[in-house]
Amino acid sequence: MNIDDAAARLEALGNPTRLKIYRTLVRAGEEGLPVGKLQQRLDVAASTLSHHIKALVTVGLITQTREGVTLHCRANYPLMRGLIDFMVEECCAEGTCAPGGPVKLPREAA
Amino acid sequence: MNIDDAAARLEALGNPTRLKIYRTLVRAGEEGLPVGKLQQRLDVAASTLSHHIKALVTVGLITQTREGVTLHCRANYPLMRGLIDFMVEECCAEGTCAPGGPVKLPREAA
DNA sequence: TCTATATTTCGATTATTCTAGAAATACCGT
DNA sequence: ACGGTATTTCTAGAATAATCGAAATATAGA
Repeated sequence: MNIDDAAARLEALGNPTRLKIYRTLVRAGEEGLPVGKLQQRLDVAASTLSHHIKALVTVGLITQTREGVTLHCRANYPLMRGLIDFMVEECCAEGTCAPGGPVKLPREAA
Repeated sequence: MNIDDAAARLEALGNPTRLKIYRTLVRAGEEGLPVGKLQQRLDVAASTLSHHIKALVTVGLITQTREGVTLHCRANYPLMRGLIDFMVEECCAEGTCAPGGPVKLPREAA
């Protein structure tokens, strides 16, 4: 993943509503959720939701498949993994930030 | 880390210039870089750079310490680690996205 | 105190993003 | 073809963000 793609994906996740959409889909598991269910859970106008979903689809973080009259949305785990790999490899000191890894603090904590 | 803090930090990293600033600081290692060096490397107006650095400092991703006339900037690794942990824990399926972990693709890759 | 260097703040401009109502489209069942 | 549900596109307003030059501030040294 190049730095501009990474930035675009981070930006997509960097909006509270979109991050909640993504997290809700992850929690829904493998089969995902239709747009309508997302709307119920997140309490946002349909047009606004559609707008944010489109942003996530555009950068590849979620995928959609039409199933009859509903549109199922699913988190794209491999892409998220690629993004996390980018952050670990490009934005961390030698293994210092890898989750589950050692917690050698280079400086004081946040 | 709560979801709004995570979103704010992802948004901060979701701008190409800011992501480059952060990555440049990571690559500079433990001692970081003064603002002026960052400006040389990133080729951006001083006022624009200052603006972006401030955004990163505000969300805690970088720290600054004045050393005489220069201002040293350093990546805050523990905070980045916290952000990555958030993404793995809240935005990934059961261990599927942990870097270095197994690559069980839940669906087709990106 | 004066000068030089480093960096930020101010101010203004332009561009982008967020929001949501209304209208349009897509699909299915009858 | 019609009617109903699901979702998107259109449109527009308000809010936020990005950019950068000019002026201001901070620090050190002579």
